[in-house]
Amino acid sequence: MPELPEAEVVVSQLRGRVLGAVLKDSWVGRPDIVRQGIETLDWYRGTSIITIQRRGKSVVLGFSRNHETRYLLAELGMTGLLLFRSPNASYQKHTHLILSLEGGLEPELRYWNPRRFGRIYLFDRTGLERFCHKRFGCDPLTVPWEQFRQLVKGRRGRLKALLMYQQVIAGIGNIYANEILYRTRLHPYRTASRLNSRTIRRLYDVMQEVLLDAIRDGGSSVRDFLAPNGIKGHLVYDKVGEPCPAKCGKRIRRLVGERSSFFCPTCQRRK
DNA sequence: CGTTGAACCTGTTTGC
DNA sequence: TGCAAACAGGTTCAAC
Repeated sequence: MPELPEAEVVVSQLRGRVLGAVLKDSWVGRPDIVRQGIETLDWYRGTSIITIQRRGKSVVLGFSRNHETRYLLAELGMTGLLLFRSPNASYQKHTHLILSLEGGLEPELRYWNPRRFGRIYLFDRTGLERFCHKRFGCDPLTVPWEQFRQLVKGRRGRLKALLMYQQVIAGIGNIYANEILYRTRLHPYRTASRLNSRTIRRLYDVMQEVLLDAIRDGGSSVRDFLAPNGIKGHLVYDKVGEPCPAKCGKRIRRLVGERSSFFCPTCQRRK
């Protein structure tokens, strides 16, 4: 369920429930999921959680002891979840890491990921920064307009591929890329560098609006999501054959090739 | 170097 | 109903 808005919702819930908690114990189910590079989880025992942040689609917890901080980065992949559980809750298949906590509002945090796309990484500060620098480009919510404009201008590939290219723009996945392009009325296969500045501006504004709306809704990139107000989370994703929400008369189509692209053939022209 | 598609896994949905 | 194929929110690596 994880793109930027979902990761943001995870982070805000973790902040409210376990920020400041002390790590009492940890359990690793799959060493191939929890990458213990230079760091090992042993060090983390007895430390307290002092920072909780999002990087791209990943969630990063900072653990500290005696002014030294180390980090745990959780990639959620396609199916990864961080879940609060009570210590006597039964073991659920595909649980790869359990953190026992004390002093927060939740006694246990579990990493559950059936499809196992996604890892847990342990880093010191420089390790974290090096990793993030290599993997994550700008954040779509905070990138300055001028930087975004230049970055789009400089890419000759497909617009949708650019939106999902984490090393350039970190946080947007297939669902939100589709929504952003639909709301901007741009075909997924338009060439990024050929957009004019006015169009890029529209893309920039819509991108932030779509992501912020989704965060406000508590994350919507799940199938059959329905916001409390009864409005569907997505306009086009997974809506093949349904009429275009703009009532242009055409039906939503799907392009297969990279990932599934859902779009309206009249509202989003390829040119 | 930039871009594209297949591979990685398991669970669920779709179609015969 | 039963079974197999198709498909799924992401990232990485090889091939062009």
